[in-house]
Amino acid sequence: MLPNSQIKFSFFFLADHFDLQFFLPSPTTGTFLLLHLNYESSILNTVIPADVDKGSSASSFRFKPHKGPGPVPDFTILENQENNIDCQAVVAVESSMAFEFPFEFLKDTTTKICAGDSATDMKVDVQMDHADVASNQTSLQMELVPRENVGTHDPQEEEKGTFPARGIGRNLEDGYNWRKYGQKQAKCSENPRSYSKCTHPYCQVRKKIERSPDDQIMEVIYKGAHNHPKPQPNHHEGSETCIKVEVGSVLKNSSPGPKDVKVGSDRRADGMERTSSTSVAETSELSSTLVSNDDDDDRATQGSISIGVDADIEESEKIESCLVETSFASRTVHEPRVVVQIESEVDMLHDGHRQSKYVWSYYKCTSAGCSVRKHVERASHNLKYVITTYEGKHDHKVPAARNNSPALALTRNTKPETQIKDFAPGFDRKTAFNNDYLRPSFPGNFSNETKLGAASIYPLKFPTFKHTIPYSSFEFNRSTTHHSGSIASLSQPFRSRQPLVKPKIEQREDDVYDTGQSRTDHVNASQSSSSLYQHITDNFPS
DNA sequence: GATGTTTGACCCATC
DNA sequence: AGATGGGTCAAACAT
Ligand SMILES: [Zn+2]
Repeated sequence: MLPNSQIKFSFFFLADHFDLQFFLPSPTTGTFLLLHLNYESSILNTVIPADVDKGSSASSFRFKPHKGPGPVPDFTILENQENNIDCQAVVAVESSMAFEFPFEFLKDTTTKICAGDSATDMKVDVQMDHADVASNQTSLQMELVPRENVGTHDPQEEEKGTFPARGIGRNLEDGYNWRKYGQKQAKCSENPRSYSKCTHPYCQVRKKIERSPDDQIMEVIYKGAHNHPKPQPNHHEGSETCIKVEVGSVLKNSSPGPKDVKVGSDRRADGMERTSSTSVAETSELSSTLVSNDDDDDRATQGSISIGVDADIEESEKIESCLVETSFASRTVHEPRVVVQIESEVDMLHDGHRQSKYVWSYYKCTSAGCSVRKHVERASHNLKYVITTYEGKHDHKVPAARNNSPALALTRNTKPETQIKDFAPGFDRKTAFNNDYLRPSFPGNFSNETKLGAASIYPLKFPTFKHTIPYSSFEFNRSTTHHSGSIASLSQPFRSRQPLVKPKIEQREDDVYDTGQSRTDHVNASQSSSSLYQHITDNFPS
């Protein structure tokens, strides 16, 4: 990433029952940002491949308040004072957020952030520990601690809604104003697509919404980037009531039925309606891609949301993470499937050579009895894309450590083992680390071992790449030959099916054939896809 | 009148 | 070259 380049993204959280996890890249080895949010059983993950790897001096992390009346705090992470990864944290709460920004990311810094003045009454604790800049090891710990009266959440209210058994929801608010300019009945899908433009003058952003016949939003695709801030609400309810959502959606539907939990920019007085929304960050160059997965009888459609990088970035340095959301209303399926498409050119650029793109990998959730599988492969239609396909829905909950933690602390330090032990006693990280991913047959710099703990609720084990980063609790010493660690606290063990040292899961013939595809792509795809998978599968009927 | 939606026509890329 | 499908335009319509 070039100096002054930016990655902007946003996330939200609700006023109660959430935890937030925020992963920052190592100043020198970090290439990813990870945001993880958990609203009860809903998960929002946002993973940004930042590729901020410039390997040099200490970095600083700056949080800054959002301009304008809207409760939209955002924070900026400065890398070497130049590479500016602007993370816009959008808060989906019914009250203002007063983040005490900015602050410097300093060694052993502990910063507390208090959010909410009334309605939400929520306290946000942010602890940041910069263990050792010199050794490229950083730790950021953010805790969002709900205050006593956990807020405005009313279960009954939630019941009132029309929660979609499938799909994203009926409302899609992202804070921008849109004008519909067309509608089409796509051939490959039963669902009509509507086309909308941003109504802001000179803004070329468009979005395509695919809805099911029963009006459920099945897919949203954004194209372009807004060249303006979000319009301010015309009215204010209470203290700066505003909800905004960007990049990702959270869906909650632990019990399928007529409920509608939405996340987004609904500003109803009752403050209980949540709209699900996805939108691109405010970067100058974003694109979204629609890919089709209509192989055979599968009618799954895929949309994608790009998390782009600022235009300042050289073309060759651009990273696009295309998240593909798929709903399954029209799919005659046995298993739900989530397809995530990632486009990343970075690895190709940094490696000096292109990796084979005709390989794939299979993974399987290691939870006993869980049949969820994951498949990573290059998109046949465009080798730039890596498509991760999840099949099935986890029949188990997220790790107990995660659920039991009201304010899950996120750490990235030099003691991954300790954390693993603390948060996920059952996770055999050692096994994971010593698996075949590290086998020398990998053509690239596959000395890393990354588990998707951070990004995925159901983390998978991944081979990593030199330029992809350990983005969770890892060893971050870039000079070492490998990085290891995991965010076991977030994870359920998810391992490659084949290379297990101690396979406890019966293996199939179609297991794992990782023959050396870009590690970066794998990781990227896995991180983003995992989160999206979680979003979507949360909505699946049990 | 302003703004947004609907809907058939049109353009263009792909096969 | 023609068929097909996705995306967009723009007139008509609605609010
Ligand atoms: Zn716009």
